[in-house]
Amino acid sequence: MARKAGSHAEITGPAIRLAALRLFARSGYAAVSMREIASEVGVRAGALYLYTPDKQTLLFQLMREHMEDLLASWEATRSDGDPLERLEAFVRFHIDYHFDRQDEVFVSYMELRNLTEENFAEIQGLRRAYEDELEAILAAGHDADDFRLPDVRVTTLALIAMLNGVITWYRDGGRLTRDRIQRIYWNMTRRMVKA
Amino acid sequence: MARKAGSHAEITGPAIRLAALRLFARSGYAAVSMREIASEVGVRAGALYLYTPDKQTLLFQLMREHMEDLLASWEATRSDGDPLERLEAFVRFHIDYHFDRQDEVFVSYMELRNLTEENFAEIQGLRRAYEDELEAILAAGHDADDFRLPDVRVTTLALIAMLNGVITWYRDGGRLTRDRIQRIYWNMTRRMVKA
DNA sequence: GTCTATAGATGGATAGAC
DNA sequence: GTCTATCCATCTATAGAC
Repeated sequence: MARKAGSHAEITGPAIRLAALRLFARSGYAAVSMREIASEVGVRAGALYLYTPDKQTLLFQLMREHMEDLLASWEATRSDGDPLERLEAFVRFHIDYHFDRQDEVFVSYMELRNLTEENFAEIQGLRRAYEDELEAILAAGHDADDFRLPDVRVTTLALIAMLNGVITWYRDGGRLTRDRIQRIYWNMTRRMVKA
Repeated sequence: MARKAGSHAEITGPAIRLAALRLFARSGYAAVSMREIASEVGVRAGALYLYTPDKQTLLFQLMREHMEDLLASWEATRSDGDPLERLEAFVRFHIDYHFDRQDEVFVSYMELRNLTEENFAEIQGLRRAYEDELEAILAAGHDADDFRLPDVRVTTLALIAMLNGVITWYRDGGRLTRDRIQRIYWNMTRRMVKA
């Protein structure tokens, strides 16, 4: 991995973010050293500080980019329709997106407690905004009597938790295809909410 | 918190485990130092090593005791009956137990990656045994046509994830009583599985 | 843009006094 | 059983050479 001295800003920056993401996902933020990240990239630890002011900011920016991407992707995907259709779109989107960003999702959930108070507040706000997208769908279906929900907020949190669980066991090339998994989760979700 | 020198084995041992549990739950295993744990207990770091050979073993024993307690408690609770009754008992037990052991549950889930390979295998085995209890209920209901499940294994994992989610938001004295939360989750579970 | 070198802090764990 | 003292490894971050 060693690299000769010289200018590589265009590749080193992204390489650092990718290496940090993978290592944080595997071992956890607190257990990963700047030296480890640098070694994975093929530079020395000091060089990392050309791209991030400190380790905390590196973590925070990874999490913020993930949450902003997630929100923007959903906003580009969602469409009008009846609540059941909108809910199906959300379930399929959520699973699909999470399959492709397992490290991002894992880090953004597990490392919340390693953020400074200020950074935590910002990430939590983005997380809440995403939950609110699901909650709005459930509330619309509840009001229209398409859904029968014991409690809209609790159902929101229960669904998010259930869907997030996929990434703890899904592996490419496993017993079930992605499409099959999406169908299974949509089946369970529909039965859970339908009037 | 300072304490005079002398014999306090009966209280220091449990105090160390409690302090470690709380600190690991709040900040994560890797981010907590032995000095912090000792300070919380009111002793110096060196004294901890009278009670644990090292930090890793301290974590491992906390997790193993939790998983063994969880399994033993469920085995003492479960009873015969039709699958729907057994499933309701499981859902209520799981939520109740997790309300009372939030730190234990949190640590046992979040710190898996900080276990040595050998310790991880043991904890994972206990975790799997607990999941199998739920899976057996679902399989029985599926075979008896009481339940209609798209996939027994996936439903098991989805239910566990959904139920575990409770501890990420539940706080004593919040909007909902424990009993109300149990009813809500049982309502969602029943609708999700019933034929 | 990256390196070498290092400051300065903190970590896990042990030795020996009391 | 606990403390003081300490070893030695490792950490984040910076300074200055190339």
